[in-house]
Amino acid sequence: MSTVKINRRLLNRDKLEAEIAAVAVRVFAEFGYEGTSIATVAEQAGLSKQNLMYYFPTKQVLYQRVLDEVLDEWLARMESLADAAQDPRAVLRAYVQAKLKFSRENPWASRVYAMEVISGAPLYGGQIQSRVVPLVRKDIEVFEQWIAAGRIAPVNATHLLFAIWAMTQSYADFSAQMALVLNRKQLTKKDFDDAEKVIVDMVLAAITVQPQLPSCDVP
Amino acid sequence: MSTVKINRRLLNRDKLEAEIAAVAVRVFAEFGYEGTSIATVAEQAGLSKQNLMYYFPTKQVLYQRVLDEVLDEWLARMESLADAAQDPRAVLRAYVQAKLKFSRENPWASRVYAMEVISGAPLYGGQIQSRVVPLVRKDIEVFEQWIAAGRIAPVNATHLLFAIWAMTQSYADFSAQMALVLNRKQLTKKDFDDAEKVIVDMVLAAITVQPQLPSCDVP
DNA sequence: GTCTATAATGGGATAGAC
DNA sequence: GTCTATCCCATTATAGAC
Repeated sequence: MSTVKINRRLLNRDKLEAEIAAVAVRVFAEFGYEGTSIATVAEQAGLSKQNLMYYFPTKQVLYQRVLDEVLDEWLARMESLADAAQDPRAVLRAYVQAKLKFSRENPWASRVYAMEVISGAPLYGGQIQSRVVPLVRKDIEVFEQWIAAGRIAPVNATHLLFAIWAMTQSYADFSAQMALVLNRKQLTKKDFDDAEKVIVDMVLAAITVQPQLPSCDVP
Repeated sequence: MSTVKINRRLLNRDKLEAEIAAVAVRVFAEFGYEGTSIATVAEQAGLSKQNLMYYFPTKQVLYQRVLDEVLDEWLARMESLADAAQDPRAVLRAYVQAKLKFSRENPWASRVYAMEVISGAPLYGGQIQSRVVPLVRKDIEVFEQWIAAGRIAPVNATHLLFAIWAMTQSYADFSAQMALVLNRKQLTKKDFDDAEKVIVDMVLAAITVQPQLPSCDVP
């Protein structure tokens, strides 16, 4: 019974920590690491500052936890490109869709990660090195296998991947500017659908074997 | 002679302010607005904190000045798309090149601007609304004139522009992550050339009239 | 685990001499 | 315009009662 009690407490603690982290990711995204005060996070989460610090002893610990969860969720969705056996066009379409979905559903996660990278990844470079880079390299290898097999055009796989990331992630990171251009308060589902079409078309055109004007003019 | 003195002083003052701003843009890019202390900027610029505050009475004034200069320089390079009369392909190639050049030469400017937008542009939304959005709208109109004239394929002009921005700007903003993937300390000129090729190919493919496999197989 | 109180630091900003 | 000195506040973090 004491074990039950302990388990319950642990469960509650995990749940509470997850809730705090879920609040914190929004605050970090809006104000940056230094601009975020733990008092603000605590208030938004409905507890006292000192109570929050019982769960997360320092601000850095909270921030690292937030980044860890961001990366976990991001990596969970990015496994789709792992299989070289599938149809390249279908895989890439799904990949773009998954990344856009992530931008739409987790804009704060994307923004916190973006700010960390823009700052030079001072606190998270190690994790990027050990968790992100290997996955990227694997994706690049898949591209290169496709190229070697003549299934897609010989593009620069690394930069194509960079391009896909940039295009999809920008719908989370730069949505404030996009909304101003589109004259809305925030982006709509239709905006994401429009984006998907443009991005998928560009990516598929990039891997299509004859991208240059073919000499079709048979006399 | 007193006028000469005054003019000299004004010149020196302008020059000194510009130097301070040039230092500040790097610090803001690295640490964000809140993470930047004016003492750090002053130290890097080689003067005392109090002396810096003689030229920039508050931190916000310094930040706004930095953003103003960033935007000035950015807008100065983005006029290239303004002329609908020119060849679309040449214009877009030049546009991508100009944006990549900016990312390579002014990475800190790009990063400061990016962080401001990611945070929701709390301090600069007004300027973006009044200075950036009109220019963007004009560029989109140029696209749409081209489409109406049948000179390029009927793409979604707004999202194509978003895509170009995202792809080119990411080489400044996310260079830390890219460098990790590419296993270098920092991006090289060749990396930017490779990027240019991939991006230009994608953009040109997107505006090419028959992006889908043409039925060339004349029997 | 949650509370009150408080230490300790850092940093923005001001005053005034020179 | 530049310097020394200082104020003031926000914020992180800790100590200890309950």
